[in-house]
Amino acid sequence: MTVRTRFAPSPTGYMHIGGMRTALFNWLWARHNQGQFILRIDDTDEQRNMDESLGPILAAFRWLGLNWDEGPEVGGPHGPYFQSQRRHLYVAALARLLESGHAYRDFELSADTQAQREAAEKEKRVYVSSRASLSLKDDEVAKYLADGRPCVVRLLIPRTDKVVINDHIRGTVEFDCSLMPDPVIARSDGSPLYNFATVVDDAEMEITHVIRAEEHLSNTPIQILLHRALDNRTPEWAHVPYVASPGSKEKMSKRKIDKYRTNPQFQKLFELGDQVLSRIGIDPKSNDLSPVMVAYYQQVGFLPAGVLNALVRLGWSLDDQTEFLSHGEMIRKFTLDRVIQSAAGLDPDKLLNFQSHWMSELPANEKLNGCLRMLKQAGLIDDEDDKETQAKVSRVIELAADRLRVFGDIFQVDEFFVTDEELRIDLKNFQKRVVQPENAVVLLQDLRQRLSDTDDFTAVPLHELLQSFAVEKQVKVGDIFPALRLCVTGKAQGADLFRSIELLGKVCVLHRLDRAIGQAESQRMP
RNA sequence: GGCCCCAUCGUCUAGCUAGGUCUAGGACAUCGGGUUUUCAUCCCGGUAACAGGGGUUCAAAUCCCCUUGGGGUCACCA
Repeated sequence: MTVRTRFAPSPTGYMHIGGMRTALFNWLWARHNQGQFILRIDDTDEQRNMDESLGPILAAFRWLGLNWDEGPEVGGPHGPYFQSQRRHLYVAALARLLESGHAYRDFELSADTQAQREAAEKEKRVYVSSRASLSLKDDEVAKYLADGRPCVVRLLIPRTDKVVINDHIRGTVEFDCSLMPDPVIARSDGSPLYNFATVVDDAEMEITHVIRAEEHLSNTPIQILLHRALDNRTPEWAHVPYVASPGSKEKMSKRKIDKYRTNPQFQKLFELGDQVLSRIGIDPKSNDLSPVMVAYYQQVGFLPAGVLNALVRLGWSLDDQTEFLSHGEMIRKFTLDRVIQSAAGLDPDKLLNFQSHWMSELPANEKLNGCLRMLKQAGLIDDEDDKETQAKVSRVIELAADRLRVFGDIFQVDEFFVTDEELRIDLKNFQKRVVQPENAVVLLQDLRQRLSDTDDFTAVPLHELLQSFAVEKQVKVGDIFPALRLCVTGKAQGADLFRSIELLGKVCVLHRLDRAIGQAESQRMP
């Protein structure tokens, strides 16, 4: 039997990073077994704007390269793939359940049900349904129905049973039916509830493995009972732990972003994100985009390979040493029995480390494209198709080397893209290395002249020139190099100084030196 | 509160199914040293964990029980 897995998101307008990992496990299991991965949209409560709410979810799947064999936009033999359009299936299944006596119409007022529940709680007893409606005679039911009395449909729980779940990840888990109230499976308007619709769809779509977050574990006995009542072949189960926020065991949540901002383990990620997002015109404090969402990583310029690698290693491992896995390796090696049982916190440090690795593996042209897009968004280049621009960006990327972990890191070397006037100087270090030292300005003036006289403005000769200049002036290179760097790049540290100077070009370097010297002089004035 | 799940370095994890080879391995982070004009990279090295208590056993991180702690879930939400 071919393996069929599914991911059934509710269209909420964003893709949760934890949900993405659950989806990844589903996808991986299907691909590993040459099976199918299905996307089904759980929109049982009516949706406002489907494009807006579903778009980001599909975009996240596309970005990470998780293709679906059946679902929205691609269709398939078990469509439609929107639960809101599958009403007829639920209606039919509901009729069967009513017919077979596995479910019953409950006319009890919800206020009464509620009161019983509260009373039970007060007396510390387990609440189970009163089942008062079960003693109604057929003609009474018919009359109530004719009168239009509202009722819900409940599944009749076999109270003497136990449900045993054989979970791929949890092992054997038992639930005692005598403790379970009869769950509502259809509202008074006839619409299905989650547990019911899911069961009908999983069966109709021939899902073989239900791989989902562990918070659904307590729904599972109800779903198993429903499958039995419907005479379905019950799928296999695998409840994966949820993704916790860094350094905690709490489920990561969109509503807790402000709390995460103060979390030291999250710090580095937020710093990187804030810096990049503000650069491309997104307000990082608005929380419309946050590390809880997949889109955040895309915007900041993370690589799909890095995000995927981080997600797959969260709660799953191949052995005692494999860390890096490509798409293909993941598919080949992934198995459910190696998924861990406990919740795992997302580790921003490790995520960044995976980024570095996959960025270093990335072909030059893809690096270029990623950076071009970033620079374009920030307005630092005009035309990303321009050959000259591309050549320049390529050289900057080469120069930045492994400093580039995500595409957004290209802004760390913005000195190559801003105008001389826009160049922002690290004032604290400028004070320390240029303004305060007695002879710095004089030296720089002298150096400026030498540079001006040089025709060969390439790295090696420039290095030699600077070296001999230091010897001649009897100063340490440690005094002159940083000062020069500050003047022409605005930064205290960065890529190779001489190659940077070469790339900036003579005109720019001289101009920036002039400006900096002037600035230093004016600051030295008493 | 009921039910259910979980528990190894700061973090992600290996080891647990079939107890000994575990003075508990790897990775990230961190600290120290080396390379480098700076930063980053790279190389070398260090610190660092079986939640606690009882059993079972010649032997327990591994099996059993209890405690503690953490988490999930208890809707006419998904």
